[in-house]
Amino acid sequence: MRLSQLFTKTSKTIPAGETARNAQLLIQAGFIHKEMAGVYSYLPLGKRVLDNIADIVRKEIGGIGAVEVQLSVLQPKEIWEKTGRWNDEVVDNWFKTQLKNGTEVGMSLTNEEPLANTLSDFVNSYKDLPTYIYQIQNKFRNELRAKSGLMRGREFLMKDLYSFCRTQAEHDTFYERAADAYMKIYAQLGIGDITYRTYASGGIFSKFSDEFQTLSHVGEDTVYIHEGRRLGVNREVFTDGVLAELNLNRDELVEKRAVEVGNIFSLGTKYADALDVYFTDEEGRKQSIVMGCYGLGISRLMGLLAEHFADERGLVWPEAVAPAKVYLARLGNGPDTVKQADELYNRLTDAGVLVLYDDRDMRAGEKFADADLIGIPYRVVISDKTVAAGVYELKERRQSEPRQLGSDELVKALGIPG
RNA sequence: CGGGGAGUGGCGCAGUCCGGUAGCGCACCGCGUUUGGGACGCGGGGGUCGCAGGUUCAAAUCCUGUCUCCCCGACCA
Repeated sequence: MRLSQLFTKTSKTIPAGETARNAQLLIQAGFIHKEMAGVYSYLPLGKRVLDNIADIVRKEIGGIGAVEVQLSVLQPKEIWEKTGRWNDEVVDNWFKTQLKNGTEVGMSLTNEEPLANTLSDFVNSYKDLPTYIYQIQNKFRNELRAKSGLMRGREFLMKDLYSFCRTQAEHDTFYERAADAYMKIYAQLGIGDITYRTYASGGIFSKFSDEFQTLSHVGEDTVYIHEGRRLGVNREVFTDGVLAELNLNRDELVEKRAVEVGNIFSLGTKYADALDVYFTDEEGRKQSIVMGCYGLGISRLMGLLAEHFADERGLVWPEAVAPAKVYLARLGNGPDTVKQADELYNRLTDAGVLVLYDDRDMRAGEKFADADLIGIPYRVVISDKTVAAGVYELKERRQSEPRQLGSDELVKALGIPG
């Protein structure tokens, strides 16, 4: 992507009306635009980060046998009435609206009911199960108070996975595989070492649910971490009884603030039963389906990563999610300089490397400041000086001093084949 | 929803207490000089001061209502 063709700009000033560091940085660097409290649009750079996170999620969730769908955002109230969740006193953060004829509809905040209902068209036999279905979809929750930038929005991007199993044992096996996949995802995002599987309240279906909590000073949750066992206990279930049950000693736990980056639940048979979705077993008997649901906030993760991977000059994206791998800054307009910069841009692009090519007619300081703010992992400078000296200049975002490299060394340093 | 703070060119702010018809920095446009860490000079364009009422000869400024944003708390399938 050539920056001369990118409509967004960075700003020298931190936006007023945002105190959350993630929102300040992402707005200042032009990744997102605030539409209203808790609602953000994703601009070209932000969209890339979001897609990169989503792709990592797709790979891991697909890897445990789930298939992707795209469910509707508008949902009929009848389905939700079957499980009692249309009632505002049961679920108080619905966005509801009406069709022209007065029919009420809700906007997707989760999808157990519509997906189970959809499945009833296809699942009849034990041979049809188990099945695992997920999607990456915007969710709408009418939060009383949105806050902390991308961390708690009213519209946000979430991966939601649902499992449909024949027995509790079959469910339990998949549940653990899902938990493992979650930890793989966090590891690839660079937060594996500060993310803990955490016991949390399970609702009415099971004693506990499992949250995935990433330690952060901006976290909304208080958790108690056992480093040796790599697990946490959410304050909401932090009682002597629970500790005894989990064989945990208060003295070994450390209180921390954390961000909930995932939450997985065992749902039992309640939803499928309520929606009249059953299967016939080997003996010809009607059986209930055991469900599980598995949420993971994509946009919240983007906010968390922005918050966590940043310094005083701006964002410092992990390579796995960065909007580009290389920031190519061209300094000067000498014909040889332009030619060499264009050539490197094309070569990297052809090799499948995403490059932000700063081909704008601006001063070096501005380009360097933008490169730092946007937080691309590698910065390559091509200037009249480097061309004359026959070298390329490479600097990693995390480092302060650049290196002078020859063409082959540069390609090697960037990990490009050939 | 309770408490606190804030809405003034695209962005960040001053002006409000003490009413007199809006200013600064950045950004933007033109010319010139610059050119490796956010350059400089000169000249420009752009704002019914969130909105609606009210008081007054006169309102960004005073009064009332209302909307929005931020923070703390509560809440959070």
